[in-house]
Amino acid sequence: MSTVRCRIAPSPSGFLHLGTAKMALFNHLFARKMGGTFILRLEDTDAARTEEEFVSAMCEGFKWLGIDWDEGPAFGDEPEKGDYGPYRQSQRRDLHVREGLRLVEEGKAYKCFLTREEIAAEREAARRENRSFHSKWRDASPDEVAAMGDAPHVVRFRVPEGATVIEDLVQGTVRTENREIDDFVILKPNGDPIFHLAVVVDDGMMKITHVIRGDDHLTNAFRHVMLFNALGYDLPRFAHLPMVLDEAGKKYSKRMRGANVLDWRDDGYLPQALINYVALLGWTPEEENRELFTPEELQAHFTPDRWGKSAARFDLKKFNWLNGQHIRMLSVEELLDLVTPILEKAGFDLGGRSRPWLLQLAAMCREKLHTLNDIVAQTDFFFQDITEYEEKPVKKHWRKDDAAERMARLMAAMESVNDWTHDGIKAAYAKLAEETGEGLGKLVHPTRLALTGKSVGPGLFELAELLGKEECLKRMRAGLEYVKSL
RNA sequence: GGCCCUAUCGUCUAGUCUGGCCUAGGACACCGCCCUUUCACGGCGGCGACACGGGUUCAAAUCCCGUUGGGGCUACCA
Repeated sequence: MSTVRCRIAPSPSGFLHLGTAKMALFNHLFARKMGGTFILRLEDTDAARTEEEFVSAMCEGFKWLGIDWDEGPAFGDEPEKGDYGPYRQSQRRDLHVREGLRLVEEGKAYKCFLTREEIAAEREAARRENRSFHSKWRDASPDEVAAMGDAPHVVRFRVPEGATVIEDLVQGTVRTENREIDDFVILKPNGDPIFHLAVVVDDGMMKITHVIRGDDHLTNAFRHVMLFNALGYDLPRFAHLPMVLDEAGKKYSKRMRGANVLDWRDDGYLPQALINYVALLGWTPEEENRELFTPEELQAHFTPDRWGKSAARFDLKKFNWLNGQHIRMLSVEELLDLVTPILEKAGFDLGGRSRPWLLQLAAMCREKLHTLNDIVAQTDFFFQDITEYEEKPVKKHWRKDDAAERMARLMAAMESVNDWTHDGIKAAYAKLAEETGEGLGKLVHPTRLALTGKSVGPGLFELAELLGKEECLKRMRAGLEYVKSL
């Protein structure tokens, strides 16, 4: 058996779409699992929509996700590689045209001189009579064709008699009567190839063995199979995967946030989490009840069967959870490196902070993050003064008759701490709790409010240690003043 | 309109091919309890689905037919 060759063939019209990323991932995983070759081909035939800027944006998307390819064009800052080039469809036009014309010579396609008006009329008639479109040029004699000379025309594929059957790896056996399919155009009046011809010529000449793509191409596959046969290429296996839907169950619109995979990077998600989540949207692991996979594990466990056939919605809640799981698998060092630019972007001055201090900061947040960006709300009080206190905890902890008194006691306890560490501070608080007979919570909450302005955040004692004794006392003093003013 | 694909908890899904082990399993979300200085994490429990209607069968989520919902294709787009 020949070794597996599969491909992703995106149209570089702006950025790497989430749906394209899913198809790329499944192709990539499949190729890796089967020890095959994964090919990247740019379908940039629509020259008007293709700009180099778009190409490199798309390349960035692939790289962020960690999807690498064995053969492909010069792409972003990647050089061209592979022996089946060129890998840009626009550079293969001569090949497409040559093969299209070959079909005409072999009688498998024909020149059609129908005018726009004639086409419209025939189309309407066909629809009315519930039959497929028919061009009178299909049966024209060589003399009739010759008589037309160079008059404007398209080249249509002569759809053969019979039926076409696809043994789809995902959808199973799919069949259609060929009479359902019109003689479709393969070469435009200006000589340009049409998509269907171009993909088949490219897939055929690149010796693609497995065409794994979105199920929006399922019915196109009938045309493709006929073209493969007419051109005499080896027929690849097909796998038409369901597409990714948004949370409303609609097609994931280009304009929606998240359509661009790099949106997720900007929103604080990890590429390995996105890969993991998207893989789960259409694939179930053999190992039941397992969902968490690193990219390496995914490759090891990926099974070419067990592909779902119905469309799946992108559920942000679940993705948030999964992203949190992946964040927890990061080392503190890795997390800090990822989070540093985010903190800087938030305007926090990290200049004076030591590496150990920052590592502690990252460590205390790791278990609490769903996205990397959550770090900002978790740690902002370290980098800026408290300008206001959350209303709810103020009401709960400070609008009490004994609040001021308690705050004063807490300050005194703090002041007495010599060993300003998590343990040292905690010990002082525990001691105070014991003396006054109050629960530790009664002491912790008002303190947290003074130090952070909020009711939620990292553990109080570790946070206090990082903040420093002096700063803590300063904030306690300010808190006490505030309590008195109530 | 025609053709093709699809349909299990709110969401992602296991189970469907090879009918009985399914009074339908897991995950996210939600609710409750526990752990706990808060949140989060973790543990325990709860809520919650075989789209509908006909068959076939001793027996159907599983097989067949129909209906309905969703998606796609039907271009001188890709």
